[in-house]
Parts: sequence; structure tokens; C-alpha cells
Amino acid sequence: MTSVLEALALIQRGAEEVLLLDELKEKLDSGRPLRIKAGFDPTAPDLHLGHTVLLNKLRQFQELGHEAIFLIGDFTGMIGDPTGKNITRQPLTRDEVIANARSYEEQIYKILDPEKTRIAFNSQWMDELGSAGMIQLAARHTVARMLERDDFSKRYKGGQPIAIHEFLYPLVQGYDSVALQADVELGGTDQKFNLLMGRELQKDYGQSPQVILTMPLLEGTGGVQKMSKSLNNYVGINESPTEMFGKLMSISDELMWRYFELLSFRPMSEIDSWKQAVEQGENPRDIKFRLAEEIIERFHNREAAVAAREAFIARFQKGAMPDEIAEVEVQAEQGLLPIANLLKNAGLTPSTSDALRMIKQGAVRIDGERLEDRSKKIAAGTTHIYQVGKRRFAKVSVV
RNA sequence: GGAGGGGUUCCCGAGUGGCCAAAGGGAUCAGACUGUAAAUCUGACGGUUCAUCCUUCGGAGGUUCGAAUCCUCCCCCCUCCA
Repeated sequence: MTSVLEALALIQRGAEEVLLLDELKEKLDSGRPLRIKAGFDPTAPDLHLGHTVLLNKLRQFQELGHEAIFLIGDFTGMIGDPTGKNITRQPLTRDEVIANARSYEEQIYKILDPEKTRIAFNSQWMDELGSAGMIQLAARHTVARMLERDDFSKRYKGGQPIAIHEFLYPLVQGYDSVALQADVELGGTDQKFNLLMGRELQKDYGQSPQVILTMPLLEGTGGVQKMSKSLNNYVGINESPTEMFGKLMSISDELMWRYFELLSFRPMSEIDSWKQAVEQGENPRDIKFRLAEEIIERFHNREAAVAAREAFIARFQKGAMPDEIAEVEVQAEQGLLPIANLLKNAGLTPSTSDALRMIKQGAVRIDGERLEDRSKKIAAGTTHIYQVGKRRFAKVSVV
């Protein structure tokens, strides 16, 4: 049996903030399984490593014998996300929500224990609440309090629009905690205000307030902005092993430790010892291999991880061509196809202009030979391997 | 309802009749150096039949030889007053 102190240490690993720590201790001391809530958007079933930070934390709670509640915000999702002013999001249908939930299940059980996971939908109690109930709920808070939220006040002061329904989001999320009688709620640091709202409302409803635990937002592979699909700095958990390996190797050394802390299941003591080894001269690249392998093993399997590493070494340390190259056929108009059009049509560059730029910058290779002639034409009936930059390859046949 | 301010290329942001595909910064991409790391340096960064032509500065019209810049109407955002 893990002691409360050990449990606390594990829970706090990587966490940004725990409010209130004493209450958490008390709850753990009680010895009963706690209800741990984490909410997810029903519209994004394509998970990346950033999403898994919270899942990993949920898993740790499961390991400690607690109940993880994976809450799908289908009610909130039907209204639409507040941020992003120009986009009117299409409300999701019942069927879409169910399909997304299925997709979630497939993905999250690579991390969570299905036996100890409960999936909940907030429409279940929100539909019941009705509009009168909604207004009563809204009556529990004031605009001034809402404006305490950092992003609201910034937008307000900065002259940016705030839609009324954005104020309802924190309330609904808080009410979810009431409905679930959550003991702990996990969320990203950006969720702090909403999480605190849960505490307020629970007190209002005579419940013991939930402990809130915020996790940092995982930086994307670029290391500065948070990982997100739209910034294209993510590592998707359904990506191929090769893809994952490459992306993980491209993160900075500094970022690697953060990824270890938030994404690895290895004990911190072990990670710290690696850190020391690096300080004493070990090549960080080799430690990074371990990170990449662990992640790939989790979402694929051991063999895939080893194969990905070997392919990576062959490719980048020995300069070999990648072994999986997409094969593409492109049409030539009159037996000859200008190189720029070929690159564009093969999907190697977004436009012919970009293709020409790449050639000018020395980024284009044909069968490994750097191409200098921007006006080169490729004859029909030929097949070569074309490369743009370090990562984009295609075996292109001109027909 | 009234008064004022504002909507510029992925983002921020300059630009008030031609020299504007539009400063500067960020992000991004590429090259060099490397460990597909960081830092640094260099370059690119709307499309195209590429020293050409075409489309872009909230939308639609108009004035003009010529408009992101001027006029009209419309849409959207913000502030103050009611």
C-alpha cells in the first residue's frame, strides 16, 4: 500500500498547482476512493501528446486506487466553443457526439485502465437543468467576479469582444463538479478559473469543495507555444512510429526533460539520474532516444519502437534514404513536365512558386543530387526520388 | 437610440492617391553549422505560363490615367453617453 506521502509526491509530479494541498491530504487520509474529474471537448477525438498530460495524471490516480471520471462536455460542445470569433461552430449532433466518444475510448485506454474509468456526459444533467435552472445557476455569480478571469479582463480592457455565453461556460463546468460530486478536478493551467468555479458552486450546494490540480500546457515540438493541431507542432498519438520518432527527436534538449516529466511513466529518480549523466557529458541525443521509444511503445508496441530507432539511425546518422517513401504518379502535358509543377502536383510543395523558391535555396534533390536548374523539365516515363528539404520525400513517376 | 474609434497579407502591426504584393516584428520554411538539439549566420515567405501576367488590404459599388489610401451604401468589432 502506498503511503499518503508517496501518493502526494506522485500526484504533484509535473503539476503546476494544487489547491488546496491540505484538503487533498485530508481526502487521501480518508482512505476512500476519490472521484477524479477531468473534462474534455467532444469535438476533438484526435488526441496528441498534449492531451495525454491530463490522462497520465488520471492514470496515476487510478494506480492509487481512485476513480477516474472522463467527462465529455457534450452539452457545452453543442453550444460551441467561445473563443475564435469568426468561426461559428456547427453544433454537434447526438450521433456525432457518440461517435466521438467511441473514438475517445479507443484512444484513452492506451493510457487509462478501463476498469477504473467512468465516462460521463454533461448533457445528462444539463438537459435536465433547463433554461430556468440555467438562469438560476447564472444568478449565483456576478459579472465583476467573471471579469476576474484573466483572459476575460484582458479582452475586456483590450477592447476585444466577449460574448455573453462565454460567461456561462465556467458556470456549466462548475456545475458539472456539483453533479458528479467530484473530489478532485484536473485541468490545464488555463482552466484554473473554471476549476475554481467548481469549488464555489460545490460550497453553494453544500458539498465539500473539490481540490483542483492544474497541469501545465505541454509545449509543442517548437518548445514555445502550446502543443496544438492548428500550430502544427503536435505529435499525434495515432501517428506512425517513424513520424513520432522524428518529431520527438527534433525537440530541444531542454524540452526533453519537460516531456519526460509530463509524458514518461518512469520514476523521476531515474530521469534525474539521466539528467546528471548528460551533465557529465553523455550525449542528450541518446537519452532522447529513450523518450521516443517509450512513447512509441505506449501507442504502438516494443518492436515498432526499436524499428523506428533503427530506421532513424540509418537515415540520419548514416544518411540513408527513408525506407517508406510515398509513391506518386503525376501527369505530363506534352511529354515534359516542368520540375516546379511536378513538385507541386506530387504534393511536395504547396505551390509552384514555393517549389521554385525551394530549388533556388538548394532544398531540392533528385535521387540525392542537388538540383540547381529551376527550369528543368522532367520527361514522361521516368521515375525518380524527389526530395524537398530534409523531410519531404516522394517517389514520383511521370506519366 | 446618440457620439466617437476601428476592421491590412498566418498573427501582431505600419502604411492616408502612383516608387505597394504592401515597412517592422513574430511564427513558419529552406541553406550553412550540428546530434533532424539549442544558439548563430544567410535567404525565402500571395498565385502563375516566374524579369510576365493575375488576385489581395471587412463586403458591394463609384471617382480617377491610377485607390489599401478619396466618396456612397452595407456588414462586423470596440469605447463613452442613454
